[in-house]
Amino acid sequence: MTVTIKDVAKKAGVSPSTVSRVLSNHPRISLETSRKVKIIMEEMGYTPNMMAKSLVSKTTNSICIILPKPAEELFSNLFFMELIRGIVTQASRSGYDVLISSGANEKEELEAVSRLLKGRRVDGAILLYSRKDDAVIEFLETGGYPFVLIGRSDRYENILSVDNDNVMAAYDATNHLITMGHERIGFVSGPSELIVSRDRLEGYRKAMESNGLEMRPEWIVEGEFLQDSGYRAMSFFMNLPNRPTALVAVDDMVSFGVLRGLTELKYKVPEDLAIVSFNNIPLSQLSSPPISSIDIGIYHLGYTASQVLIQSIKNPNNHDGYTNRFVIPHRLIIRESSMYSASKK
Amino acid sequence: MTVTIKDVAKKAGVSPSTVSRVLSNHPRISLETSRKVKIIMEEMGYTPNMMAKSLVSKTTNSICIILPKPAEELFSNLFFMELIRGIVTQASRSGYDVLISSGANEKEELEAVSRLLKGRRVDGAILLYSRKDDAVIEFLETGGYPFVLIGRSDRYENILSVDNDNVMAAYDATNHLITMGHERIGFVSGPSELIVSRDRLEGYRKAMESNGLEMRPEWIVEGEFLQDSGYRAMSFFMNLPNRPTALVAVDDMVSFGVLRGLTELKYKVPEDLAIVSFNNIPLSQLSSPPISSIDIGIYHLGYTASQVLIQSIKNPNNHDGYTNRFVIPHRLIIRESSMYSASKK
DNA sequence: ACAATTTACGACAACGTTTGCACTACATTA
DNA sequence: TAATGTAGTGCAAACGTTGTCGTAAATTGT
Repeated sequence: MTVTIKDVAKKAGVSPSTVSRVLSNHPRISLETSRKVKIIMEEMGYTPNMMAKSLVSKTTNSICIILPKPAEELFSNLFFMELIRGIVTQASRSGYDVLISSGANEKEELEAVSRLLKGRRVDGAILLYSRKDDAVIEFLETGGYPFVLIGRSDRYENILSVDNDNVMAAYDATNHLITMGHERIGFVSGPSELIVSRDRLEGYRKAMESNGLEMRPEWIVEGEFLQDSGYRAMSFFMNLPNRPTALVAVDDMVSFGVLRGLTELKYKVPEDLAIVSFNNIPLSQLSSPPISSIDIGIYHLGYTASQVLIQSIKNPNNHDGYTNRFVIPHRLIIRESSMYSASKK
Repeated sequence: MTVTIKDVAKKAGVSPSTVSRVLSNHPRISLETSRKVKIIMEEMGYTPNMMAKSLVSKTTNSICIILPKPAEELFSNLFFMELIRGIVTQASRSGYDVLISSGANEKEELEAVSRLLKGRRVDGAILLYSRKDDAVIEFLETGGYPFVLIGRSDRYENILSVDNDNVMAAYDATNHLITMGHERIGFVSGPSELIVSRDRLEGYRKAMESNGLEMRPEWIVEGEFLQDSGYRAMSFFMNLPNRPTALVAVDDMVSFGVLRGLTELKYKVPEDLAIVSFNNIPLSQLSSPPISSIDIGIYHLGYTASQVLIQSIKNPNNHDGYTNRFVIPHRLIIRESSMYSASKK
């Protein structure tokens, strides 16, 4: 029922090839025919069939976002929404469609990626986060598929990636607290298999060390990027005999959990515990008190990732050599949760 | 380079058709050949080419989500993340991929939809929200494309839609405040071209009326689903000579704005102004005080929409007649922001 | 034991594009 | 004038599937 290139051709009294060439602005088509055909296309309401196009061109003009394993949980983090927004916006501007994919477990995830890339449903992929060891990266890398990683991998050196300098960011966050006079500073980390967790932990360590501050093992707890982890970490910290006066949390959601707990126990923020965390999701400024956060430019991260990916799809062998890794700048946003000068005892 | 059905066929010593039939578990294939072919497929790492498949089957096993016009803003609302999560989860379970699409303006939006549906890149669409008059709905309806609306349309009666009973929800919210002893109740609405705004306003009206309470025009203000609107509404209300003691806000984000303003002015919630709003986004329980909200089951809304759409794609003429409209139940979550019995003066 | 049916498979034509090649008019050049 | 070039178009073969139809061989019924 739908009108095809042949229908247009017939009505215009030309061959299908000509219509196709009109469509792609082939130089060797006379202005006259071009105009005529275009009018007929308009009249008949012709829309190119993407499937047929893709079949022959071996390209789909779409990319996919691979969400990490426990997508359900992670989805609840506004972080991903921002990222997706950046990706979709840029991709849309470049004429690409965006497909969202996730699997219940790593095996399913790999299957999905394989189906999408090998099955030529998409031209490339954007990976969010990265574990130390990632089967999906392995697959994409050995398959030679275009992809970019949001985050970084320490196994593969030459893959395209867009990331923050998380070590430096954590250094800055910690240093800010130190500047405010804090000496006993705790750290709530994310899953240790995530590189971002380890990078931020390292930045915290560096800042503590270079300021000659003591680092107690019990001041570092590992959790998830979720509220609950913050809640638990909070109750752990507050029961410590020599508890921290400030803490750095790996994600704003964690801070919210901490905040909730402290409020329940009638503690004051930042007087009883100062907080700085990461990502600066829109809600950070809405909590009470608003929490200080490292703005890592999430939207920008997504936008750039999409740009880099599409660029690499269009120009696969443009391996500049220099620029495989794109670093998005971060910025410390100081809010009430850390605006209290601890008195040095 | 990639291995096709023909390569497998050649290696297995059978015809391409046979391989295809093995793939689709055709009954008339001997167990022996089936096994042999399957082994070879595995060996050669065969993955079906979705484009070719789609071309002949005229079906893509994917759906798209059409985000409303000002996607940028709306994206910042956790609401959409929840919705997308529900959609992606269900679609993924049904073996469908999800494509996200949005346009900068209504024209672009329509172009995108047309390209996706007419170009056969997706099998159906999920529309979020609905304006009173919607060109996209018009297009989908007249084109006979499968789609479901999250929200409702008052122009088209017989389209598939998944929605809450927003009138009833607003009635419940308002009634809750009345039960708490409030008599002067304000309402912060959303854009009046959104049906959801009007439905909720109507519910508010009904509740006020059936309780014989006065409704002043200045107690109803129109804004966006954004914090700022709440902030502005708040300062408007609080400067009224005969100001409301409670208010119903059309979205939690609006409440946050109200809250922020009240806090700045040292007003107490709920003592000076009680608040109830809609959507119950995860943050509602994190603000201080936590705000009472109507949980509309956002995830469920998305999940159901996907289910209904895919069902209608697979079975286009299963027009039950009864069940075009799916209503997701709502639930009033009472939190601190409304837990104060106003003394009847 | 012979027709009738069933089983298991192959040939081939779609699906709607793109694209290399060939062909026809002319126009240009030597 | 003949050779060469070029602009504009058509033909036909791909791209990787699916599905209809046909047909041997195997099975069944009588």
